[in-house]
Amino acid sequence: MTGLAHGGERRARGKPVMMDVARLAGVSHQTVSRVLNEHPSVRSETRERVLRAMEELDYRRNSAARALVTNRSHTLGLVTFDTTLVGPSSTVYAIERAARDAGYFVSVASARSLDEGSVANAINRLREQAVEGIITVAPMDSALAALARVPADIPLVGIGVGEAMGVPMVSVDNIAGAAMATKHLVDLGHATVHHISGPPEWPETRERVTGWRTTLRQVGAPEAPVLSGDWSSRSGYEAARMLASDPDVTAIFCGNDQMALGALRALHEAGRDVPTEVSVVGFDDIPEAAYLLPPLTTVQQDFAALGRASLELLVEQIMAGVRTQQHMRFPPELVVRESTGR
Amino acid sequence: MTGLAHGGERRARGKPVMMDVARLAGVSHQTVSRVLNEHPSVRSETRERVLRAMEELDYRRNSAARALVTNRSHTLGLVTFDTTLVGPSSTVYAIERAARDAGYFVSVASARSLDEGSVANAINRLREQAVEGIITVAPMDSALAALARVPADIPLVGIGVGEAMGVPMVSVDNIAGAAMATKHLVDLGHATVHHISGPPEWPETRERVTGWRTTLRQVGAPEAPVLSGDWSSRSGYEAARMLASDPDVTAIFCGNDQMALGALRALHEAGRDVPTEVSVVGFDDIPEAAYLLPPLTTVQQDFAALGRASLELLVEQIMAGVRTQQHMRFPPELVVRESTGR
DNA sequence: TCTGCCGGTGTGAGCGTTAACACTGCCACC
DNA sequence: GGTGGCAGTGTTAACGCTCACACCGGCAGA
Repeated sequence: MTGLAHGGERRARGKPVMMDVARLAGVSHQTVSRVLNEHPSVRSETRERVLRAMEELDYRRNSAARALVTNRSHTLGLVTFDTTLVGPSSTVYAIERAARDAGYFVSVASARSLDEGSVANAINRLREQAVEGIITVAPMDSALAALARVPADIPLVGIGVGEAMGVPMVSVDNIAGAAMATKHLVDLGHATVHHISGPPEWPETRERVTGWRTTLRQVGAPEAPVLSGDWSSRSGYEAARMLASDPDVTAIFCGNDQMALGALRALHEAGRDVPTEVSVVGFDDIPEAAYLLPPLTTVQQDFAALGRASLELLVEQIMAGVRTQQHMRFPPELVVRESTGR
Repeated sequence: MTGLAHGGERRARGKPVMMDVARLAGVSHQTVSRVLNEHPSVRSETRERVLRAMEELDYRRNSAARALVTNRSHTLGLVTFDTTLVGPSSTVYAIERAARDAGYFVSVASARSLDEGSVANAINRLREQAVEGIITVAPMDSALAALARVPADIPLVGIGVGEAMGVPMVSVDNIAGAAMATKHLVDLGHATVHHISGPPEWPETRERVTGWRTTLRQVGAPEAPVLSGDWSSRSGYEAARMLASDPDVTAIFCGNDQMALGALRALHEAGRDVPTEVSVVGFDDIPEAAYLLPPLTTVQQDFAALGRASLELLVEQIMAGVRTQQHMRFPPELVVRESTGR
C-alpha cells in the first residue's frame, strides 16, 4: 500500500513521457525521439501517428533529461546591469529575438551593483545553469574585469566593454561618434565645446571623452574640464547649471540624451536660449529626442544591430568551440535637429 | 582503442562531476550531494574536506541532472512584449532581482507581435524549458487570452492584464490614477479635460479612459472623444496637434509620459503656452518627467513594486501548488509639477 | 541465388544527480 | 547488557532522454 502510493509520488502531475507517447502510437520510445528531433528515416505515416499521439497527450519533451544526455542546454546567459536605461533595454530585446531565431533560450542575471564581485556573481549564476555562452550588457569596467576571469572554454561577448585581453566585444564607435558631434559644433562656429560625460568607469564614457578631446585638439580649440554625470537627466541638469552661468559656454556635448534633456532644462532656467545662445548635442537618439524642446541633435546608435551582432558572435563561438578574438565596432550617425546652431 | 577514445568523447571538456569530488575528498558522492544541499548531518570536518575538493576542481553541479531527478527547474519564465517601454523594462528588472533573492533563475521569451498566437508561442517556449511559473509583462488583451488557455497546473501571474477568469493579476489602479489626474485638472478650473489614450487593446488604456470619463461625468463636464496613440512621443505629438488648434482645449490628460512629452512639443509649436494656456498631465512618472519643459505633472506608478509583488504572488502559487485567484492593485500617486495650472 | 546495403525500427546503456534505504558505531536508558 | 535511537555515512535505483548498435526486410548488383 505504502509502496503504491509512494511509487506514484515522484512523477508529479502524471506528465506524459516519451514512453507514454510511444505506447499510444504503437512504436518504441526511440521512434518518438526521432520524430521529435526530425530524424529523416521515419516513415511519414509513422511520424503522423506519433505526432497525433503527442498532441493527444499534450506531451512536451523534458528538457532537463535532454540536456543531461546531450550535454547542451540550448540556453544563453545575459548579464545586465541597469535595464532601465534605454540602450541596454533595447539591446536585450534584440538579443532575445535573435537568440530565439537561432534556437536558443535566454536566461538573464542582473548585476546588483557596479563592483566586479557583483558581475562575477551574475556570471556564476549563469554558469550554474550551464548556459552555452554569455553576453554581458553591462558596459562598465567591472564587467570587463569579471569577464576576463571567466575560463576560456566558455563563449563570451561583452557589449560596450572596451578593448581588452581576449574578450570578444561589440560596440558602437564612440570615439567617432563623439568626434562627429564635436566637429559639428566646431563647424557651426563655436570657439570650443564643453562636455558633460557619463560616469568615468564606463569605457564608453572615456571613449566619448577621447573623441571629443581629440577633435578639440585637432582644431586647436581650448579644452574645458569634463563634468561627469551618471547618465540621468538630473545629473545633466546639475552639470549644465554650472555651465549655464558662464557666457563663454556656447556649445555642450552630452554623453547621452537623458543628460542632454536635463541640460536643456538647466539652460532654459538660466534664460539661455537653445540653439541661438547655446547649442546642445546628445548621444543615443532615444525615441523622444525628436520631440524635445527644441528637438535634439544627437548621435544615433543602433542598439538592435548591436544586440544582433553580439548574438551572432556568440553563436559563432559556440559552433566553433573556440573563443574568437574579434572586436566589432559599429559606426554611429549624427542626426542634426534643432538644438544646435551658431 | 576505439572503445577508449569513444568512451571519453561524451563528457565534453572533462568537467568534474560529483564522483570526482567525492574521490578527491575520500567520501561517497552522496556525501558530496549532502554538502551541496546543506543537509545537516554531515560532520563539519567532512564538509570542509568536500568543500575544499570542490574548490580545487572548480566543480559546479549539473543543473540538468538535478532538475531531472527533483522535477524542479528552479526557473521562472517571463513573457515580455516591448521591453523598450519604460514600464515593462523597470518591472522586468525588479522581477529578476526578486527572483534571484527567492532562489530562482529567470528565463525570458518575448512576444513578437500583439496577436494571441505570438504570446502563446512565447509561453510555449517557456513551458518547454519546464519553468515553474510564468509572469507576463505584456499588458495587452492578447496576453490575457493566451494566459487563459494555459493549463491550471502551471502558476501564472499577469501584469496589467485586466481582471479576468482565473488569471492572477497585479497592476496599478489605473482608474484611480486617471481619476486623480482628471480631478486635479477640473479642480484647477478647467471646463473639461481632453484625453490622449494608449492603444485600446491594452486594458490599462481602457481603465484610464474609464477613470477619466467617470470623473468628468461626476462633475458634469462635457466629454470630448478620446484620441488614441501608441504610447510613443510621436503619437502624442500628432494627437495633440489636432487638439492644439481648438481654443476650447485647455487641459489634456495623456495616457503616458512619452505621449505627454510629444503633446508638450505640439502645443509649443502651436504657440500655446503650458501651463498658462493649456495644462498637461502624463502617466508613469518616468525619470525624465521632472526635467521636461515645463516639468510634467503626472501620475506616478511604482513599477518596481509591481514587479516584486508579481514575483511574490507567483512564488506563493508554486509553494502552494494551487493557482491563486488573487488580484493586486497598487494605488498610484499624483505628482504635481509645473505643466498644470489654471 | 547470394551478398551487401540501406531505410526503418527496436533494444540497452548511460548521462549526473537525488531519494530511499541500509549500515555502522556510539550513547542513553531501563 | 540488551534495546533503541541517532548522527554520520555508503549503496542502489530511479529520473527521461539520446546515442550506439542490433535487427529485419527488400532491392540492387554480382
